[in-house]
Amino acid sequence: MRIENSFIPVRGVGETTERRLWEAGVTHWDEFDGSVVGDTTADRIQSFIDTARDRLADGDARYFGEQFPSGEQWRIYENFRSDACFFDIETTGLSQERDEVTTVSFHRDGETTTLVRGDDLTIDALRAQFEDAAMLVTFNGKRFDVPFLETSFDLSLDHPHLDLMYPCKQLGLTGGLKRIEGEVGVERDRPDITGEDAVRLWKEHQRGRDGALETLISYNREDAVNLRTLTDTVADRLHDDVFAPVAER
DNA sequence: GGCTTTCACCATAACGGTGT
DNA sequence: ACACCGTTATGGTGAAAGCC
Repeated sequence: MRIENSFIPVRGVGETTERRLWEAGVTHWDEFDGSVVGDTTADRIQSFIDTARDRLADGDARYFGEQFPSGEQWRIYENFRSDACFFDIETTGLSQERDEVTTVSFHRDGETTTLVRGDDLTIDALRAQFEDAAMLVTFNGKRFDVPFLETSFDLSLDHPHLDLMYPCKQLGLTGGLKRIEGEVGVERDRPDITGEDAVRLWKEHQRGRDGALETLISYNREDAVNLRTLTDTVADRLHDDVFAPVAER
């Protein structure tokens, strides 16, 4: 499912009308000819398509982030996947006020980077990572990772943000990232390590234990990398649920 | 044009669920 | 235990579409 299959951002078009369009064979902007809906809605659809074509040609992810309701942000993914920034943070605890960010891992177009507190985890390094990202992808990042980073650093993240927790719930996948990975068959090197262990590993590293930091980093990287695999799975499944049954014969 | 049905959308409230 | 976004449920409102 790509952005060009979508009509849901148009005022007056909801789930039902979009489905009617798809069923009539209008599964792509190119197929729209003003039929199926009434005059008013047809005009609105046409003007949306005109603008959206330009925005898409410009690679304007932010525009589409605003156009799609939060529950439909996953539809943006296919178009912007190569500039999607998957990321995950580790901290010394759950409190944004008392605790600190220890590591941040980014996965972007197949490349993974980890920033470490006391070394290269700086506001400039963070800005550089987020600067040209089309969209953010996290798990529960709307309530944890993003606000935590914004509180800890002088940073404001207003990218389109796909928080996988909600689409996962929609698909009946719950119980946290690790559990969901297990359910959909994503492999992990160290399935025994949890977020709590990340806290412990950082403390051990500070006390000078050999290898603690390496373990923490590899755990953090795996979180970020696995987000990409999970996103592909989730996007496929939602496509199969929402679009495929209607649009394909 | 007048009428009816369908649909989108808004407001509100209660609840579920996950991060380290 | 905490914070809190998004979903769900509910009810109401008004616009659009299609029929005659």
